[in-house]
Amino acid sequence: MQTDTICLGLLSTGPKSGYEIKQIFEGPLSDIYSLSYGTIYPTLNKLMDGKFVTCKQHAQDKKPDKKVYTISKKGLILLKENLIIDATNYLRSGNFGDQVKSEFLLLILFSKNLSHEIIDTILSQRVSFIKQKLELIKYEGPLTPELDSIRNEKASKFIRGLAAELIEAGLKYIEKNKRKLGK
Amino acid sequence: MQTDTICLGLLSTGPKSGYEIKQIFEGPLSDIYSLSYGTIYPTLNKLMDGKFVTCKQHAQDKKPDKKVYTISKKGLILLKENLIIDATNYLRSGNFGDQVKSEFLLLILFSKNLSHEIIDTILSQRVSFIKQKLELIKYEGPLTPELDSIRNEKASKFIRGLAAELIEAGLKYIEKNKRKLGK
DNA sequence: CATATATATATCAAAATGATATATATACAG
DNA sequence: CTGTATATATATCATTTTGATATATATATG
Repeated sequence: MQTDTICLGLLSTGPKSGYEIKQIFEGPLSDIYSLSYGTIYPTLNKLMDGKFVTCKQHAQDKKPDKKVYTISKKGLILLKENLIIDATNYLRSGNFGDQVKSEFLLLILFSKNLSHEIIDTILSQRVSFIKQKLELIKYEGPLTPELDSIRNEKASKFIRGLAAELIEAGLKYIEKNKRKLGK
Repeated sequence: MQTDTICLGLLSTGPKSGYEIKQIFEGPLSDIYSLSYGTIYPTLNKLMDGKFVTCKQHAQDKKPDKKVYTISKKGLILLKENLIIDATNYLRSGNFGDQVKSEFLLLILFSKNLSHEIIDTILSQRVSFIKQKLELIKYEGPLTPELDSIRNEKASKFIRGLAAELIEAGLKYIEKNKRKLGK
């Protein structure tokens, strides 16, 4: 999916700054996608050039202006067009595999070349990290308005529920099978 | 983790060609990592320059020579050094999150902008894709020797088991909750 | 007999990352 | 009270990676 479409998709749930978009990828979306500043800012500028978004600069005393982007009518049309194209290609491709890059699993895969102490440490830190992550996902308390607009979407709830199930399944598996990795 | 380390790690389970390394990312490792030809071939050449691998060219009548790379003693030393550095950085970073890019979940996230027919198709195709994937993972029959050397590693079995659990959990969740995505 | 897929390496424009720069406010430990 | 770390906020850019394409042939399939 093009970066344009992704940014428009996120803006379709409410106006956001580039920084806030990045925050969404670090927070609620961290399990399913990510984009770096180097991609987000140029994309927002490109969307401005094409008038797919409008921008309000909020002057902030002695801090850089906060540029809040709002999706335009033209942008909403482009978003829907792009999503239909993407969905059609996706369905045609027959490839529903996600692109995953797991540093953790690579280290485990090559663990023959690592000491048992290091492997044990990696596994136990992984377990505590996952537990933290689960708590974060299940957190229902107050958030910033921008993050909240994403969190309360029906689709967003579906995805968060899925992520929680997957993380829980992974946790159980590691706790049950970690002994198998030792000598 | 550097591409060098990943290629060396894979070669540490037995000699392989660039094409075979790619096959591993398309097959047994498709759930946890991927590298493109544009990365694999230059990396193997770089490893050759540094004498971290040796190469035997198998002349094949009217096909391009098959270049089979074998990890050298120097390469094995580098691999272990790099893995310890990676593991240490990984443990220090405290970030055990995997980098995931899911076209499927993005489409679901933005599904408000798609028709119910398309969403239904995406969901049902996803389910059949996942079922296929599960069968493939659980397949224990004969393979090419190169893929087999990866499959029979203790760590590899651990990872395959984990992948199977995750895929199964995802399948159950979608089948149970797909109605929630409708209007 | 045409077409698609598999084997096999290589290259490259376009895209993305990861790091760094800039500037300031706030919190927190020593 | 002062240094250090973290958070807010945008921007840029060298390096890396992708995804596509080129090349060449064998085999399977309709």
